[in-house]
Amino acid sequence: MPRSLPPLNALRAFEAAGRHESFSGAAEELNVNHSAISRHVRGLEDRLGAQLFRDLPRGVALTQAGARYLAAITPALDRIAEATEVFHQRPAGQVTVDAEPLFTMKWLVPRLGDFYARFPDVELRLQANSELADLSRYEADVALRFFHAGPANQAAPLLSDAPLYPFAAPKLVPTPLSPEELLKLPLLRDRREDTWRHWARLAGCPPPAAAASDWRMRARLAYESALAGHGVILASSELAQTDLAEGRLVQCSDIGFRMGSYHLVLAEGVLRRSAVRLFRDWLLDQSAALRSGKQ
Amino acid sequence: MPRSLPPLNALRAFEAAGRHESFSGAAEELNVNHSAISRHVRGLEDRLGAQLFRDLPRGVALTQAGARYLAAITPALDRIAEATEVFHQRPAGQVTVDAEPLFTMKWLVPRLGDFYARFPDVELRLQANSELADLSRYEADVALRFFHAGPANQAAPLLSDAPLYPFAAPKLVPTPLSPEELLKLPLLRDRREDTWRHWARLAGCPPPAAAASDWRMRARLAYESALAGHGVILASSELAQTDLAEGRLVQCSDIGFRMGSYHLVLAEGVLRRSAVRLFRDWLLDQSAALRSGKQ
DNA sequence: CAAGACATGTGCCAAAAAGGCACATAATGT
DNA sequence: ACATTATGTGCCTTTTTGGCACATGTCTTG
Repeated sequence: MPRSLPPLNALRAFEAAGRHESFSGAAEELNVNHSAISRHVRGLEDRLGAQLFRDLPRGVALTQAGARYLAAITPALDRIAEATEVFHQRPAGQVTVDAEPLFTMKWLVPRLGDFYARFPDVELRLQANSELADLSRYEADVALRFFHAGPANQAAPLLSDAPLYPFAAPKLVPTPLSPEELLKLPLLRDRREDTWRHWARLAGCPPPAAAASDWRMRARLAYESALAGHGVILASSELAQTDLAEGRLVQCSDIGFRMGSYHLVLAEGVLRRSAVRLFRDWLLDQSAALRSGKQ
Repeated sequence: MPRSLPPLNALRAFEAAGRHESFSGAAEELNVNHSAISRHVRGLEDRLGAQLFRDLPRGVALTQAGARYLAAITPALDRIAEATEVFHQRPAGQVTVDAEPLFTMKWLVPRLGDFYARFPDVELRLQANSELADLSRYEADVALRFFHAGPANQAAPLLSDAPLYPFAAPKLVPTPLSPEELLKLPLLRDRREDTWRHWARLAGCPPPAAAASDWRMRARLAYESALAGHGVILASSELAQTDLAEGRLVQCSDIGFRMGSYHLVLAEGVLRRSAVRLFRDWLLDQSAALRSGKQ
C-alpha cells in the first residue's frame, strides 16, 4: 500500500495559485515565471483527472473540487513549513548541566566542541557534583548521573552503559596480561565500590589481597593516578576512549562487566526551553552514535 | 511572510527513509535507486543545517532532530495523500434530481453531456416538477428551484440569476424592435406571473392590452410556442442560450429584468453520499462558469 | 577466517523536469 | 482604439533528478 502522492512541486504551485486565485500572484510568491505555475497546475489537473481552476474573464477561480483540495493541502504545507521553521532559527539560551566530575572531563568535555560548533548561541554552564542530589538544589537544568539502574528508564534516558575494563598506562603494562598477573599490580580503587573484588571473581581468581596502594580514592584521582602510571584502574571504556586512542592508556584485559550506567536526568519543566531541548537531543544523539559503533 | 518550504521531493525521500529507517527500503518504496534517496537526504540535511540520520554499522537511524521532524512530516504527507486519493476513486451511485421542466430541458440537459463524460458511473435520475414541494415528498436528493429569493442564501446556493429578456423566433421578428413595436406582437404569458406588465413599465410603455393570444400557459408550452413563431416570450437568457446560439430564437430587446433566480436545494443529509457531493460540485461549477462569462 | 551479502557514499553521465522568454489571446477600462 | 492585465504555449536553456558502477565497511555464514 505505497501511498500515492501527487508531484509535490506542482502541488506547491497549485497551493499558491489557489490561495491567490491567481497564477501571476503565485508566480510572484514563488519567484518564478507565471508560465511555470500555469504548467504545474495544468499538469496536476491532468494527473488528477479533474479541473481545479476555472477560467475567469480576468484570471482564474477555483472550482469546487479545487477549493476542497486546497482546503486540505494548505494546512498540510503549513504544517511542513512550521516543522521546518525550527531548523532556521538559531536557538539561544543557557543550559546548566550538572555531572559527575570524571564523566564531565572524560566523556562530556571531549564532545562539547561539536555542540559549540553547531549551536554557538547556546551557553552551557557546567557544574561538577558527585552526589546524587536533587537537581533543584544545584539549580541545574539537566544532570548526568550514574545509576545502578534497571533496564529502560523512560524518565532518565541512557547516556552510556559501556562496561568497565582494566586500564593502565602503557609504561606500567605495555601488553595485555593474564588476570593473575594483573591482580598483582597496584589496583586503584574507587572510594565507593570495591569493583576489583567483583572483577577477580569474574576472572576466576581469588579476591586480591589488600596492598599498600589500596587506598580508596575519588574516581577522578584514581583515573589521574592510572594515567600517571601508578596502577591499574577499572573504568568505563567510553570514558577511557580518548586516552586509549592517544596511547595514554592501554586496556589490560578483555574481561569487563557493568556496574550500572550513566543517565540523563531533567529538572521539572525545563523541556519547555528550546536550548534545553537542543542540548538533550544532542546528548542523546551523541550517546546513540557512540553505542552504534561509529562516531 | 512568504512561507519557506524545503525541497518537497527531498522531503518525500526523507520521509520514506525515516519511516523505513533505511535508504534502500525507501528507494524500493519510491521505485528509485538508493543513491537518489541518499542524495536527497544529504541535500535536505545541508539545507536544514542539521543532521537527520546517524550512520549505523549497518544502515542508518534517525537522530532526535530527524525523528522529531519525521513526526511532523509524515502526517502532513498522509493528509496530502488522503486528499489526493479522492481523485483516484471513480465515484458511483445514483442521484435523484428534481427540477422545473423548462429549466431541466433548457439548462440542465444541455450540460449533462459533460457530467456523464466526467462521471460515467454516476446515474442521474431526472424528475420534473413545477411546484415548490418538500423534497422528501418526491424522494429527490436535490432540487433546482426558482425563488423570488433575496441575496446570498447559504442553504440554497445560486444556480442562475440571468435576467429575463424578450425572445422570439427569427421568422416572427428578424431584427430587434422598439418596445412599442414589440408590445404589439402576440405576447406569450406565463401561467403564474404577468411579466409583460412589468416589462412594459420598465420600457416606459403603457401596459399591453389583453389580446386573443394572451392565454397564460405553462412555461414549457410558452417556450415551445415562441420557438414555433407564435409570439414573443420573456425568458431567462441562460435558458434561451442554446436556441439563441443555434438561431432558433433572437433577442428582441436589450431591456431585461430579474424576477428571481434558480437555486440548488439539498435534501437532509444527502451530502454524505459522494455521488451527491459530486453532482452538487459539478452544478455549482457549471453555474459559476456560466456567470463568469466563459463556458 | 575468508567469502558473500548488505547498506550506504560518490563520481560520472544521461534523462527528465522545471523555468524563462517571447509572443498570442482575450477581456477590461480609459 | 489602445494600453493593461492575466493566462496559454512553443521553443530553448538550465537545473534537478536518477541510474550505473564502484568503493567502503559491516555482518553473516560456511
